[in-house]
Amino acid sequence: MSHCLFSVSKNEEHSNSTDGGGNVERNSRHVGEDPSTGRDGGRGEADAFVGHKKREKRERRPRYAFQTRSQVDILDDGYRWRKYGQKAVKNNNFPRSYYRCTYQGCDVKKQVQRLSRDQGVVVTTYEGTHTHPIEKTNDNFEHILTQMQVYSKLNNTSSTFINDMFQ
DNA sequence: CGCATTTGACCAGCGC
DNA sequence: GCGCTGGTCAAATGCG
Repeated sequence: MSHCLFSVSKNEEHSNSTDGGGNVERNSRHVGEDPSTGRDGGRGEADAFVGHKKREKRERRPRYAFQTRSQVDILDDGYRWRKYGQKAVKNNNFPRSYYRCTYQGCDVKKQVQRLSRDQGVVVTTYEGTHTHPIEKTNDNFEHILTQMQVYSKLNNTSSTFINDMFQ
């Protein structure tokens, strides 16, 4: 583990892969037989009568992506994460995991993706900011940050979001 | 018993 | 206009 930092280029979307296909995810299978329940569809819970406007399509939530070298996808950053989905992306032969903060009111989402090229490298993307203190003080977390390298920053003009995180 | 995790399916947005 | 990908939800199951 000597190589802690990596110099990531912007080749996040390149790889070969091409074609796409290949998978059989789309199996028909009888779906819900009772539409009246409004099941599936994910966000159908609100039905069409709610005055909601689709929850602001343009989420302005800050998104931070880091690349960490870890053998496990689950990095304990001190918060409790609940896995809510897993999907395989084309660019990566490995499936991407989606995690969400279990804290009520904390809509922070985290997505973990492993590089098909370097399975030793894990890309963790944090979306949103925690609105609650850390449950457990993970001293190791600080160590992780040392290995963590921000290679892509979307939204937010802050220079060091990490500073904000520790603040 | 409670919580966390897993799997499948559907939807939505975007590209061509 | 259709196809594809990515993303999220929902329910069920297992484990502590």
